[in-house]
Formats: sequence, structure tokens, C-alpha cells
Amino acid sequence: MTKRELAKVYNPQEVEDKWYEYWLKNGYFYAKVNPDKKPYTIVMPPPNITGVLTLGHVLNNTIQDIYIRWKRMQGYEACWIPGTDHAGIATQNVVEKAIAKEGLRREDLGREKFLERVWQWKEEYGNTIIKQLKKLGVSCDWKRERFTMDEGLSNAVKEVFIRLYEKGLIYRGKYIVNWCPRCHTALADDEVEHKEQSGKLWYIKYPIENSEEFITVATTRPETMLGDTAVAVNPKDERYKHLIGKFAILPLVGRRLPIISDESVDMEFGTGAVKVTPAHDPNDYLLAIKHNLEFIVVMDTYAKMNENVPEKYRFIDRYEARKEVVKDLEAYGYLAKVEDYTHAVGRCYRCDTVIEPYLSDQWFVKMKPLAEKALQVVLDGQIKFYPERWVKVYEHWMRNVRDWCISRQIWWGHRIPVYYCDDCGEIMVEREEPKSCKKCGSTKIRQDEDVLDTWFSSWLWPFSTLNWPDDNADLRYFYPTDLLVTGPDIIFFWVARMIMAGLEFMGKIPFREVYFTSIIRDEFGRKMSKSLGNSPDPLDVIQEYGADALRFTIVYLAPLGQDILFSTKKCEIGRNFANKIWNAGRFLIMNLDEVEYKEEMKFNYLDIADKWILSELNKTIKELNHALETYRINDATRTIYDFLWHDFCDWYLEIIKDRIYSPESKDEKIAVLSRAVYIFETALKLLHPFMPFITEEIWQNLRDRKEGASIMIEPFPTVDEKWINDEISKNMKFIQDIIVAVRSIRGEMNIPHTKFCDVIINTSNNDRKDLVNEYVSYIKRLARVQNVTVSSGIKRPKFSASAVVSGDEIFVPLEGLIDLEIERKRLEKEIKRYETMLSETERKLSDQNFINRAPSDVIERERQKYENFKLTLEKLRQNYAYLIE
RNA sequence: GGGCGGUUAGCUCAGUUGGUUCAGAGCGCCACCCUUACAAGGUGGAGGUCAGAGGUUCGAAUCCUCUACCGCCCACCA
Repeated sequence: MTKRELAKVYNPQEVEDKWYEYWLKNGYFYAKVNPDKKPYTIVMPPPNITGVLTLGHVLNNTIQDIYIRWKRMQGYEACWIPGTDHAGIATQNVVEKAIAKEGLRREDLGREKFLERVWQWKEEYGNTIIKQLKKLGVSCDWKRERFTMDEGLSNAVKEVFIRLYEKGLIYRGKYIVNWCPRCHTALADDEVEHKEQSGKLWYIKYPIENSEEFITVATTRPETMLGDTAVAVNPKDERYKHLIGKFAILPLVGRRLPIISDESVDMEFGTGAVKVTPAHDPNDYLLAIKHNLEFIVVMDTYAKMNENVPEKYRFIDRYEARKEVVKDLEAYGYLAKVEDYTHAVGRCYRCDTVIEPYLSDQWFVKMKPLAEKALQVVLDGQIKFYPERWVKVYEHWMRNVRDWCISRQIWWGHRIPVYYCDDCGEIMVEREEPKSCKKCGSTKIRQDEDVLDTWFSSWLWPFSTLNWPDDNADLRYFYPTDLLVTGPDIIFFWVARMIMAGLEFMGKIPFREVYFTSIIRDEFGRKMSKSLGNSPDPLDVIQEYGADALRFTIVYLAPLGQDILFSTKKCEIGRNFANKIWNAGRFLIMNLDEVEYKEEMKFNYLDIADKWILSELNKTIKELNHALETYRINDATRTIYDFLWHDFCDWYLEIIKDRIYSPESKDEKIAVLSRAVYIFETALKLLHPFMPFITEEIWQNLRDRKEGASIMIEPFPTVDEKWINDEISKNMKFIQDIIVAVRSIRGEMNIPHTKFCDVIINTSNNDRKDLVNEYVSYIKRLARVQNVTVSSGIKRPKFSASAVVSGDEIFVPLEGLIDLEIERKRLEKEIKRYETMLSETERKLSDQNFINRAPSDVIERERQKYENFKLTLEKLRQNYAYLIE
């Protein structure tokens, strides 16, 4: 289409896909080892293959893309490595649900066939989120895309397991773990979510052997009493001292329970006596080891009661059993009382099922030795957190770190590389499956059934994606990575463990800076969730507003460390902004139809407005870079938004219209337009990391580009200090203030836009007189003025409105138009404003403490203010007096 | 029980080192305008005791303490 046919309204749907294809085709996203450039690396937090794009991903990946594009334009070898996570439990659950529709359970298929189905599912749907991400415009190096279960990463996982095992940092043991009866697997401590819930506290009387006495215990899980093997009291507790060493008889079961004493028992809680269920409670487990108690497992892996309980409770669900036990206790008179009780219940983070503490064999990683160094590098600033406050959270966790349960009783994941000899029991930890037992030569070898926690592969992500453990050029060049962008909710799951792994296996930190993103909530502050249905589909938002608008809006709304309240409607901010710059571009393109852009003329015919906008532009570059360097991304968006909309469009483009429509020479027109194009292009480059599509579209249309040119590989603008000029700003501000003052009068007097007025400026300052004379055309155009008179000693014309700017009087004659009442009020308001400001500075200046203690420049400024206010006030009062006489 | 964050205009929120006209923006509202880039726009306007109380300071939205309310995280009180 020809330039003139550009649509009046920007239509993102027409251009976004086109440019993404173009960038891909030209290979601009690819990174390679380049000794002439410094690397800048980001690894993408790999989304789950089960995932669909959420606003959380949008925020996260927009931020990463902003940094990658910014650094790429700054001349770094920018490498952004994408990928996906196999998400063990989540994916297995999804596929189980899918086969359930065919009436199948995974056991029906068997391990091998089931895994085939999972891979099939992965091939079909596993890349959904990646495809969706591309709509956002992310500039990842897709040649480097990885998957946590691909061959290279699987090798890395094995390697790490073996190294840690050989170092004695991985061990197997019987422990109480968090068991999800639904997912049928153990969970790590941090995979359990504690949620407040109202329940009951049951008080149960246990008879004392050979006595009429009872000891009463309290519990929230009465069904576990069937597995009790002791009762514990505090040794200092006078109420129970006489019972220590005796036995209680477990109701419904009849077992003899020793009554033991232990400091850990809280005398204040409940009755002060605790039932001890070693196989089903982590505290009780510790107690049992200490006191050498019996362990009785009373549930199976589906949380049904097992054969170790009296017959009538066998094989029924835990909650069914709870009802029965309570009913029976009551019937036999063992139930002392029931209280309402609110407590935190652990739930599976994947399926929300209440977890059951469960005694089983699991694999663990010893965390203490890994945690120490990992804490140190954050405390001493080698790794910086933004916002910094997360350091404290991190520190607390690292100091209290507990061993990490890494085995999962599911099928989808990295199989644990441990082999058992069925004949002699030898345990072999090997890269390849051994043919025979190393010890006894038996061929009855069996691999551990369990798989590894998903995070056991993710924690290697910053270097496994660069083909570790191979020592290779990419790894040496791109590692350590520079920036990690992630949510604070996975600081322990992932961030902490990556730091540990980086230090342990690479001997270097995995990343230098960590940006913790905001949590996105809906407009009422509620978390986005599927069940509430308050989570907009980003693809719909992109369809409606455009990817640029979504990107811009979401980071505009996301101050560092603050939650953001999002609603689709807010994307109007970004859409309107896109449309604004689209039209600015259209304006320039339309005018460029008549003259050519001339690079070498862009600084010719400079006047005050040109110098002013160049000054503002360079300030903007400075501020924007600084904001990005300090991760105040929303500040960066505001800076470029204000510059483009207010400085460039509202003021500058309006001002140069005179020189475009009626230039003194053709050269002047060329110079002015070339300059406007140059400034606009520079601003587009600044904006490009935030809004890649529209900036490319406009940039390509502004003038002829070579095949393969792209704004995304243009150098990022740098500051040229010589343009930053406060004197120019001050003078320009004077002109602007006159315009604003006249507009204000016009506005309040309701003078129609079509009607021109005259302006009379009374000033005795020659510099300002010259300024006005020189730039009178700006005042005329921007304030809709016919004649401007500037002189000293001018009397206020009758029937005129007035204002004071920099101590100079401005009169707008309004014969027949002026509403004296309005003007009176306007002046009164203005007088009052100045009176307040004057009295405030007066108060300060008469305060001896202020004079004695404040720095001299502050005092000097205050004095100037005082003079200025006084003068202005005088004139305002004079004019007011004329008005009412 | 411990820790963290928030409270600024009707709504959503900025406000970096305490000090220039610092009390701001966007949306909404009111008025005038389809002015040859843009009505997804322009110009002007109304609107706030910066949650409350105390303190530090010549000076506080900004620093300190306490209080209230909202939200989050951590913790084995059965």
C-alpha cells in the first residue's frame, strides 16, 4: 500500500504475525559464541507442558523480552534460552484423566504403555504454551529450545544424582513424608499447601491399666488412634506425674500403650496429654525413635485403613473410618468432649487433596552442605535480588533448610538410576543399567521403581540447557546467566535450588540478578484462578487489543515488588498509546510524501523548540536506561510514554506544523521533517523492547529500508550530554507557560476553538521580550491567537482577562466575551493560591532555625520564590482591583 | 506464633536521595471542540488533612515508634 493509505486506527492483527515471521526468517533471535561481544543470557523459567498461557506468563516473559531486546540493541550477544518442563505429577494427572475417558487406569496399561501415552500427549499438546508465547513477540533463541526430559537433560540429571550419591549427599531412608493419596506419591515439604480449615478437636479418654482412672488426649484426626503406640505427657506436668511409666489401654483396639514423658509436649494445649502415632505423624515419629516405640502403619497408600486395625474398620476410607471411630468411642463412653477447632491442613499443591503423613522409604538430598554456600552468595551480593526484601525470606529458608525428598511414586519423570540385586541386595547407582550384580554376579537386577521430583531436573536448568556436563564453548561463554525472572512463589522450589546446583556443579553462581515478578490479581484483588473464572485468556486480550498493548499495559501496571490488579479493560492504556504513536508516525509519513528525509540536514535550522525536544529526548534516554538498570520497569514505561505522548506529540509536533505547512524555504522543511523523523525514530527504538511490533511497523514505513533491516537490530540510543540544556528548558517553559495561561483563560471563558483572540504581554525584560517576538508563531498556533503585542508599560485593556507568568502580565482582551463574574472568581482563586504559597515561604524565611540550619542553596531558592510570589501577587491584585472598580 | 507488604483524588495506581510550584498520572466526571496525525483524540476544569496518633528534623507522603484495617508468606502445637 502507498504511504498515504495508512489506516487511521492502528490495527495490530494486521502486522504482528508478519513481523514475527520476518524476525524469525532473518535469524535475529539466534545467539552464538562471539568473542567480539559480551554475552547476555537469560534462561526462561520453563513452563509446564500441561500449561496454557496465563497473564503470569505474559508478565514474566514480557519482562524477559524487554531485557533481551534492550541488551541485544545495546550490542550484547543476547541469548534467551526457552524450554518446557515435564511437570511430573501434573502431566501424569492430565494423561490419567484422558485415559479415564476410555475407562482405563494407568495400571491397566502398565508402565511402558502408559509412558507411551504420555509422550504421545506431550507431542500433541506439549508445545501449546510455546506457540502461544510466540504471539507475545518473545525473541527467544528457538534453536536452543529444550525439554527437561530430552536426552541431554536426562543425562545431566543422572550425572547429578550419581555425583551427589557418591559424595554422600543422597541417601535413602524410611521417613514420614507428605503423602498424597490421590496422586499416590510422596511430596516434598514445600509441595504441601497449608490452608486454614474449621474442624473439630476430639477429646478421647484412654483408661489406665489396672485403674479406674483415665488419661484424656485431644486429636484432630481420631482415626489415627488405631495406630497409637504410646501416650506422652510433659515431665513437669503435675497432673500426670503419677502416670508416667504406667500403661493406658487403647480404646476399640485394646493395645497397651506406655505413658512416656517428653519435654516437647505442650502442657498448655488440649489436656496436656498427647496420643502418639509414630507411623502417621511427623512429631510422633521423632518421639517414637527417641523413645523406641513401635510403628504401626494403619493406612494404605490410598488412605484406606489397612489390615492392622480391628476388622470392622478395615479397608474403609480414612474419613469413613473417622466417623465410625468417633461413633464407637461415643457409644462406649470414651469420648470426653468435642470442640470446634480451626487449624491448618496440608493439601497437595497439585490436586488439593488433604495430605496424609505416611511412613515410607524415600530418597533424600542432604541440603545443609549445599545451602551454606548458596546463602553466602546472596548475602554478599554476588547474586542480587529485586526487590531486595526477598533476601530475608531466602535467608530464613536457607538457615532452616530440611532435607529434600526427591523420590516420587509416579511413572512420568526421570527414573532413579539405582539398581538392586534381588539375590544379594546390593545397591548400584549407575549411568547405564548393569547387566549383572557387581557383587554377586546375579542377573536378577531391578531398577528402582520411583522417579525423581520434577525440580530435580529444573534445578540444573541454567547449565543443563547449555549441554552440561559436556565442557563446551557455549557453556563457557553464556554461563553464568545474567538475569532470572520468576515469581516469588517458587523462590524455594527453584531459585534456591538452582543457586545450590550452580555452585555445586559449575562452581559458579547460575545468574547474577533475580527479578521477582508481581503476582497478578483481578480488579478486586483476588488471585487469578480457574475456579473463580476471573483469569482472562491472554490470547483473547491479544486479539482484542494487540500484543504490544498487553505487553505495555502489564509492565506499566507492575511496579517492582507490588501485586498488580489487572483487568482486560486496562489494556486501553496500551492500545491508546499504540494508536497515538501510530498516528504520530502517520503524520510524519504523510508529510514525507512531499520531501525526502535527509540525514545530514537533521540538525539544521535549530530553534528553541528543537533544542528543547533534543534536550528532553536525551533526558529520556538517560532516565529510561537508568530505570531498566535498576529494574524499575514501570518507571521506564512512564518515561517513554510521557516523552512520546506529551513532549513529542502534544508540544513538538504541534509546534513544527508551522514550519512544515509554511516553511521559509524548502530546505527548512526538509530539515524540520528530517529532525522530527530522527527524534521519533530514536524514541521508537527506546520503545521497541516494550512494544516490538508497532515500533517495527512504523519504523519500516517511515522511510525506505534495506531488505533485512529491522529496528530490533538497530543500536540502542545513547545519551548525548551536549543536548541536555537547562537554559533552553527554562526559556521553552516560559513560552509554554504563556500558551497554557492563554488556553486556561480561553477554556474558562468557554471561548470556542474556532474563535481567535489577541494577547498582550507586559514585560520589561528584554530577553523575554525577544523570546516572545521570535516565537510568536508558536503562541499564535498553540493558543489560537490572532495578534500578539509585547511591550513594557502596557496598561490593562478594558474588558480583558489577565494572568501572570514569570512576573509578566498577560492580557487577553475579551470585549463582549468576558464574563466578569468568571474572571473575578478566576483571579480570586489565583490570588488565594499565591497568598498561600507566599505566606508559606514567608514563614520559612522568618524562621531563624531554618535560616541557620538549612543549606544555603535551599534558602536562596526560597528567597527567589518569595520575590517571585510577591511580584506575581501584586500584579494579580492590581488586575483584580481594575476588574471590580 | 513469627515475618513481610499495603493504606495517596470517585476508581486503579506512580511518587528513587527528606527540600525547586510536590501533592501527580490514567480512567471516570464537567465544559468547549470532529482544528488538514489521532474522538482510542485535543484544550481547559472540578476533585485529596497522603489510614490514624506520636516522634526525629529548620523542613516529612518520604525516616522512626505505636495503633487500625486489608493482603501475603513461613511454622510439627496434637
